[in-house]
Formats: sequence, C-alpha cells, structure tokens
Amino acid sequence: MAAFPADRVEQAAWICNARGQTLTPLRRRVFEIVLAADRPIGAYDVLDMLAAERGRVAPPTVYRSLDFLVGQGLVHKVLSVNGFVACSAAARPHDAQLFICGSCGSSVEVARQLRAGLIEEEAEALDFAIESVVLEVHGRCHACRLATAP
Amino acid sequence: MAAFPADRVEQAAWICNARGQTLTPLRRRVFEIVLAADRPIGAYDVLDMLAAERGRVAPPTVYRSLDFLVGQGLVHKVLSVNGFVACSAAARPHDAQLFICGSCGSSVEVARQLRAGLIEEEAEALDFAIESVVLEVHGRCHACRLATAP
DNA sequence: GGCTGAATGTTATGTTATGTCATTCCTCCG
DNA sequence: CGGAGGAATGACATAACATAACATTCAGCC
Ligand SMILES: [Zn+2]
Ligand SMILES: [Zn+2]
Ligand SMILES: [Zn+2]
Ligand SMILES: [Zn+2]
Repeated sequence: MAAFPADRVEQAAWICNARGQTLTPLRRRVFEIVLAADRPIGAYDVLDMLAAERGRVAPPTVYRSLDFLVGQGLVHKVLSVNGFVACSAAARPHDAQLFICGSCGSSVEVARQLRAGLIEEEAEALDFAIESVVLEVHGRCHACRLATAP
Repeated sequence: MAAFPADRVEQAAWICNARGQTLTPLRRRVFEIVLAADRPIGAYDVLDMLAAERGRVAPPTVYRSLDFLVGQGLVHKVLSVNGFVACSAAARPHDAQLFICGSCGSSVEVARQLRAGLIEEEAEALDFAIESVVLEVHGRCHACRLATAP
C-alpha cells in the first residue's frame, strides 16, 4: 500500500482504502466542501454548494455522504450547532473535543485528551458502559476577544 | 422569604421568585411534565401532553416555556437526543454532565465535577474564554447491561 | 449474459425550532 | 377611573434539520 499522503483529501481516500471502503467522487467532493469551510458547516449549506455545481441535489444525497464521512471518522458532527467539521486527525477515530466560538463560528479541535479519568470513574460507579463522549466547549475565541477588547 | 421547600416544583417556584421571575401556571405545568418524564423528553412530546389537557397548543408556547426553564437552570437541554430533562440540582445554575443510555433512553445527571483543569488549561493556551461546556456521555446503563448479560 | 451488492437518484415526509403579529392581563401612575 | 407600559401567552406561518422508502445505475464476478 502507498505511503500516507500529505494532502488531506488524499489522506481521507487512503484511510478509506485501508479499510476496504471507497471515497467515491461524491463523498470526496462533500469532504472537500466540509474541509474548505474550516468551521462547522450545515448539511444544507453543503447541499447548496453541491447544487450549484451539479443541479438539483436532494437531502439524502448529502446526508448519506456526511454519514459515511462521520462513520469513517473523517468528519465530526457538532451537535451544538447542527453542523459538520472535518477532523484534524482522522487517522484513528476518536470522540471530538471542540472549542467553538459563538461570535465567529470557528471551531478548534484539540487532540490532547482533555479529560482525566473522572468520567471513567463515575461510569464505573454507575456501572455504565461508555460508548462515546460528547465534549463541546463554547465561548469566544482569541481573534474575537481581540476584536472587542480595546 | 420562605424556607427552601422540599417538593421539586415548589423549589422551582422558589428559585424563580428569588430572582424576580415568575413560574407561571403554564411554565409550572411544562416543568411538571418534564420532571415526570424522568428522562429526556422532546418538546413535541410535551406539546402533545399539553394539547391533551387544554386543546390546541402551538410550538412556540412550548418552546417559550422550555427556554425559560432552561434559562433558569431548572431544565437542561440534551443536545444528543434533542430533548429536555429536569435538573437534579437547580439551586445554582451549571453546565449539565449527563450519562445517557442508548438502549432505554434514561439519563443520569452527575453533580460532582467530572473534569479536572485540563479544559481550562487548554482554553488558556488558546486564549479562549469559556462560556459553557457540553458534556454528554453515551453508553449503556446498569439496568440495560443486566438485561442482556446472562 | 445475468446476478449481486454498493452507491446514488428521486419523491415524499417526518421532526425540530423560530419569526412575527395579535391578544390578554396585570401593574403603575396620574 | 383610565390609559400607558410590560410580561406572558395565543395564533399563524414558515424555516431548518433529518430520514423513510423505493427506483435506478453501475461495476465486478460467475
Ligand atoms: Zn477529530
Ligand atoms: Zn471567534
Ligand atoms: Zn443540572
Ligand atoms: Zn438503559
């Protein structure tokens, strides 16, 4: 198998291939659109961009591709804004940890594990089997703080 | 002012009063419905129950009451299931920390702070001003694990 | 060629949430 | 008393987000 590529879209294709999956032209294009947005983007925004390129596009077309990309860990769904954002480290799937600015809409994904074992401890105490953890931090980003502070 | 009451609905009324707000009959009824559900409940489920009692009810009626209750910290919005759940410790507002079972839909709110300072550290490094943190843990609860394990 | 399975197209509908203006009701003040 | 002002609710319409179900296309394989 070829070496891990530098371009993020090629990385995505590589990751899919390594799993016996296919990054089809449609999925690739959707991934490119999400990637280019560089912030969480709505499914219907993706739809509009696709429609501008290829005429009428129905919602399932977009949601199926997004679901595939989310399933492969290439894209994260951002619950607090009903959006999707490209993963910054998709090589191995993980729960996203996002800092989301309420002013400009930008988001930053943090790779370093932000939780100590407290959640796992609590799960143990509850006899709760963790499957996934949603962690989304809201606030104001550096740029927006500069913009209003004197 | 009267002492802090034992009943959760009366507590809610007390909390509102203490802030110069009013738990009107409608808001009180919505709170009772959310409280009785003992798990996240959808806005339109609340709507249906209200409608059964008082005839036609429009969505804004429900959403306004839910928004009020969320604003007062009496109810938490659960993003991962598009639902609302009564807060188990509303006396002072806080970000919810929820363990949500994907099998039975139940949720447990944990009061003890589940995060060490790692999120705050990271925010500091990013110069990000935190306003709120969404933490929702998904998995299988104790009861559901018992139900399928031999 | 004909079967099969994956992907996409197509139509319709379900689910969640908000914008806007009208109405009610209470309180304050002259 | 009577009207101004504000909070809450009612009522209507629509926006925004997401999925169900079935048809079609196409490549790989025997
Ligand atoms: Zn990621
Ligand atoms: Zn910002
Ligand atoms: Zn709470
Ligand atoms: Zn359960």
